[in-house]
Amino acid sequence: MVSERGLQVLRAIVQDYVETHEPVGSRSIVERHAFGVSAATIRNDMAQLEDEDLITAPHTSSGRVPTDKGYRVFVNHLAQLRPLSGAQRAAIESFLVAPADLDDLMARTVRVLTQLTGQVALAQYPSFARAKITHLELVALAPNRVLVILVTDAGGISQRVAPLPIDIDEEDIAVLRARLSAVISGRPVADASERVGDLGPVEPAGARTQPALDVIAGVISEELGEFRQDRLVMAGAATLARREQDFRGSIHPLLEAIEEQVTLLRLMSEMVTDEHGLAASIGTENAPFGLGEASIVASNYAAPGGTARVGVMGPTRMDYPTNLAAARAVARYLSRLLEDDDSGR
Amino acid sequence: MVSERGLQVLRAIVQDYVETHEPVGSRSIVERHAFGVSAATIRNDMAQLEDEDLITAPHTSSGRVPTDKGYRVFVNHLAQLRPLSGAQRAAIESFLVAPADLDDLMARTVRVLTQLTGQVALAQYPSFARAKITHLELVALAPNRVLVILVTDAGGISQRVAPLPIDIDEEDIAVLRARLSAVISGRPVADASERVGDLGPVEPAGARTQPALDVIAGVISEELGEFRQDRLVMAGAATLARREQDFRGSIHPLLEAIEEQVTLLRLMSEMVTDEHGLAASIGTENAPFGLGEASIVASNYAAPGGTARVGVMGPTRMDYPTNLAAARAVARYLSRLLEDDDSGR
DNA sequence: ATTGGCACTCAGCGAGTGTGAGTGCCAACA
DNA sequence: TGTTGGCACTCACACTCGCTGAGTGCCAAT
Repeated sequence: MVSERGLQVLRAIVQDYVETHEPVGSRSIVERHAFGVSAATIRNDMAQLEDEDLITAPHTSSGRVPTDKGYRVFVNHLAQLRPLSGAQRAAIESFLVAPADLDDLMARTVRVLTQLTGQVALAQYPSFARAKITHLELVALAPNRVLVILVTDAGGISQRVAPLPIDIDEEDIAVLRARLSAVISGRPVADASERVGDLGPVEPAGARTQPALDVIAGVISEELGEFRQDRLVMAGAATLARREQDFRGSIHPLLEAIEEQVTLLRLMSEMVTDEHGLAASIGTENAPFGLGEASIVASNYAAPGGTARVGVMGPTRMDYPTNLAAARAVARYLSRLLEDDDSGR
Repeated sequence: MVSERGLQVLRAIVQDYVETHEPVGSRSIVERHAFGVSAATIRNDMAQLEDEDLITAPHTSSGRVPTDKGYRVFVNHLAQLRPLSGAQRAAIESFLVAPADLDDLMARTVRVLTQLTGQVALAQYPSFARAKITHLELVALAPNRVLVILVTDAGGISQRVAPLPIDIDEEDIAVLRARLSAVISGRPVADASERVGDLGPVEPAGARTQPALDVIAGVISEELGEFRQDRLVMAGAATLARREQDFRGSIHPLLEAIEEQVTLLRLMSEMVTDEHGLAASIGTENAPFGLGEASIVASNYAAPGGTARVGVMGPTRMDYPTNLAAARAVARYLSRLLEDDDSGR
């Protein structure tokens, strides 16, 4: 078992190691922290921590480094979020004020978060899966081409061109619009695609436009599919270049993941949050995703369509208290913004 | 002056250096290339090349490395494009077939190009600056919110929500739509914004909706601004991780540029193409942009709105013949695709 | 349980050395 | 005049070796 003081020693080791990037020795601990005991005592505690696999020595007779398990204990039991400075809060506010639209808001969010933490910032888009379709609009671009626009109550807008097999006129469009609109308006995104697929044969009067209807229904399905798909925005990839050595020499897996998106999306989705809506996935916990050298911390935020997450990715040896606090602060601000003002987006 | 054989020696040096990543000596040249002269003769030629600042020796008594000027001469006078293999042509074809829309097409373009070259791929979007507005659509989302949609003949579609200071009904919208549409339909994007700005006071009948009109006109201006702004897509940032040492140890400037976009956009725009529509910007030529260690090669492609460029960015020590050929092949395919089929996008 | 003392370990550093690839120069040659 | 073999010279790189110091583990004393 690890004593109470042992845990404090672990905390000291994590803090010092994150700060100095060098293995931490018993001597430097008693110098930097007021434990009131001698180095030898600390050494005994460290031996216990090593038995519990919470710290490890890179080589005999060097200082200790936290293991992934050690970071986990630190995050779960020892870390207290470092509150943001006033300047930082002001930065968030000024960055996120008056976004032009949802895309703009998300882009600014990750930018401010990467600026606050110096890490790669990630943000899930609010999910539109539970949002409802409020509008369907068809715009004739040419006799045989129609622009199909969908709008959700959560602010999601999607548009796509449908090339038609036949020519139709404004009157036909009005009919089709009415018919389709009746079927999907007010429906949640998740339901709507079934409805669209189920479109029965039309009454004789509309038989001529049936092929066009089929194509448009197909396009709508695709658009709905995009709504259901979660999306991710990122910023700060360049910060990784400064941390090459933190990742056993190669930041390739990280850059891959950033480019792929889908991996990070899954990872973000699968993280489990604590009671405060905060989550951390540390080092080898990410190994299944090829990111065994990285950690991700995230915070839930509330959006009209449900909760989504915003966070940062960085080396296992990251500053968890700061990053968690930054993610939480940004998430809170984001929640407020999306809730207060569901107007423009 | 550099002799004819001297130039061939330069070519050999560039080729070997790109392949081996090691300074090349006179001895290895006579071994790998059939010059039919002795190493001593090559050495004399190399001395001349060094006088002309086309090659340089990292340290006394090591092999030679091309200077940026040497690469420039190589690209301008010595390089012949390496034709793509059948498999590579097939890859381009299968990658780019049946894109869903312009975004999809551009995304696939950069993906195939990064796959062919192993470098970071860049592609400018076709410019919409000279495209003409074909449609303006207003969709009522709520009494005080209107979705403003613009469509150009080059396939560009833009949409944005305008929050209105007053409530309006469908009839008002029809009036506004007609009025705005009359002003900008058929106009080139570049002209249209002036027109919108010039909207005189309305006849008494429409005075009530004037505030709404002003807001919508403002939103349209913003959308037009976005059309005029060139855009860029990229892929393959992860490939940089493998090349860390090619960039004097830090790929940070590259990642920065990739994230900024605007720098690369300017760089791409300012490159001068040769008579075949190919361009290369080498090493220190990019120094003003903070990319003095990188080279960019690009090829023009023809799009409805004018020509744009597609290319790759990599270390100065890149395989120019292959990369130029790949950029050209993709550009040609892209031109054909955009010209044949200006339908869906 | 804590502490000072002590022997031990080992990464990192700097100095010294050897090796070999490669050069520049020169005299001889076609 | 251009080409060639020979030769002395240079210097990055790799390797060894010994030293140093931070840090450990263990133990006997408190």
